[in-house]
Amino acid sequence: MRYSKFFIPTLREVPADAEVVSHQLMARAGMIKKLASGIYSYLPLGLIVIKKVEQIVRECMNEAGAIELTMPSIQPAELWEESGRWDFYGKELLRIKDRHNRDFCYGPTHEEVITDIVKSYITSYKALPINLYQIQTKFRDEVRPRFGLMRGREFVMKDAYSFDVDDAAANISYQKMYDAYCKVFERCGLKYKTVEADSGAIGGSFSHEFMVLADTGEDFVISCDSCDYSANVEKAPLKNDHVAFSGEMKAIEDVETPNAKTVSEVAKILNIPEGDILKTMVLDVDGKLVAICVKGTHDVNLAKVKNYFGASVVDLAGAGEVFDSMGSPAGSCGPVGAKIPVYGDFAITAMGNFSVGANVKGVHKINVNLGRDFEFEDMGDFRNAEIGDTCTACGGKYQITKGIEVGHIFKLGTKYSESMNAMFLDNNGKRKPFIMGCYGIGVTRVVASAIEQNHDESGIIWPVELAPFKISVLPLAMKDKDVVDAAEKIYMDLIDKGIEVLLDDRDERAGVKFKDAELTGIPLRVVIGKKTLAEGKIELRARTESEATEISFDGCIDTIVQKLEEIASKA
RNA sequence: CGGGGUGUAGCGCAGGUUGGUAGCGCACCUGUCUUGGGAACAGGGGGUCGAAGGUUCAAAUCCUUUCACCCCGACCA
Repeated sequence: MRYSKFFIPTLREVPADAEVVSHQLMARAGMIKKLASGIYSYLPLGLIVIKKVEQIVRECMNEAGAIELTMPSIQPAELWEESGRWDFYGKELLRIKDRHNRDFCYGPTHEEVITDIVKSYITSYKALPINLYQIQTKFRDEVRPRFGLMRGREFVMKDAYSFDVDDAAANISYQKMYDAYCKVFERCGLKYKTVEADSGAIGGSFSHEFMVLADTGEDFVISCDSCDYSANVEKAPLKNDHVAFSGEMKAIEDVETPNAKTVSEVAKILNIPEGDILKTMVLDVDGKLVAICVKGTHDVNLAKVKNYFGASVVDLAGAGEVFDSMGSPAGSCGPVGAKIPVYGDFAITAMGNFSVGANVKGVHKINVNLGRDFEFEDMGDFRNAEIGDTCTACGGKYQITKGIEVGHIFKLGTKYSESMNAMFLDNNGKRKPFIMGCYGIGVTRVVASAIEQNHDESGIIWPVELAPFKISVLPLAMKDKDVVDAAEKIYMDLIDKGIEVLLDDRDERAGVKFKDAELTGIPLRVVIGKKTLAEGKIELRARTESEATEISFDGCIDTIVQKLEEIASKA
């Protein structure tokens, strides 16, 4: 490609609304332009990179036996009503009406559509297993879109869906996707981790997330310092290894805590550590109110609560419900004398003479003790794991790192096939629901996270597989015929070799060409200058290197190609 | 949805309190000169000051309404 015939509108300054590096650099490198909050145009350079990722994904999917198709982005409400998600999915689902006032939505995911397709055509076990996928634009009306392509509302996603005859077969399909995903992210040159995850709103029995490790990530990844266990913080289990409190129990007392609403406020008023306070949360578990207690410094994990009760929806109770059930506002709730079932986190076992809300506004009880003053209905693992917690697998210590979720695979089971009546006949002629799995990769998010992981002060440093161009050829004197001729020759020769090259044929000063080549992150730079060329030499410099090496112009193509291979193999 | 902030040239910003002909840097156009790290000089083009309404002789500036965008939080009691 000739720069002068292409469109790469680079920006010298950082756009005011770009917060994270990937967003800033994509905007500055002329890859994307924002149209509305969370909605971006993909400019030519950005599109090339997106297509690179798509192609890698496509190759890995096909290799794993998945078959590509494309489903509509607009979906009728009826399908979503059938699966029960029209009411359940919430505001993230962008709902629209057509001219006949019929309800539609812009698809945030395609379980319904694919299930509808498969149930229409596949009626026999003989046609299974099958795995269908698409690469397509999705829309999720995020509460707070941010960070450019990292959390956009419109984004490109690869979604695959597998259908199997039974559980064992479904596990094989799942494993194939797991392996394929590893290949995808390795080829993209990303440092990533797979973690056990909670299946969340999509549902299903188990799932894994693929996390790109980066400080700007919005997810917390728990990993063990001595074994290879890792999980999303929502999932990571905790041991009940607490030694019961055995100190002297002091006399229980009521104390005034006016206006205190949070643990830290109570701690300040009572002049005690937050760890000596019991936090009581009133939750709505499938319509029933339940109180969950955790140590003041811990956080309740709703996913764990949900799993403990086998519930489908767990939410915080509203202020009114809290008052009606506990007799006080949320900030003064406690387990002593509570009229709803109270459950406690394991870690409370070790606490003694702690403080709890008195279920009277502005009053707390101090020197409360489990067993003497109240009992839990049951105790369990109800909190988020924290740094230093004990790994249940090996006894090592948990650590926390931040990650960007770029892939998520779910074993769905029969959630959709049952609700949508998607059945096949097995080898005994019996009707059975398909065992499903679904598998997503955020293509545009992969691009953003690749930049988060690979950049410096000057700009992007593309992993070779994702680079929009592998080599930039910079003739530094466009009015010098020798320089231009030499550059042209190198350019044409590299194209003949099938290499993606960008020839910067603009009549710009050297500095401008250098800056743009660095900003756009092209892995290898070939510089043709007047003086060096007069000595029969040109310069070569990898994007990751700080020094250029001079090579002889004669026979330079082989040297350049060799250098490129060297860079590619290092990744 | 709650709190905070910002909308002025393609981009980054000043001006606003004290109403009086809309400015700076970058980018863009013309010319000279330059050519290995975002050159210099000279000249030039480009704005319904987010939108609507109001106050006033006069509004980017004051008042009201509204829209958009950004940040923090959005369930942790």
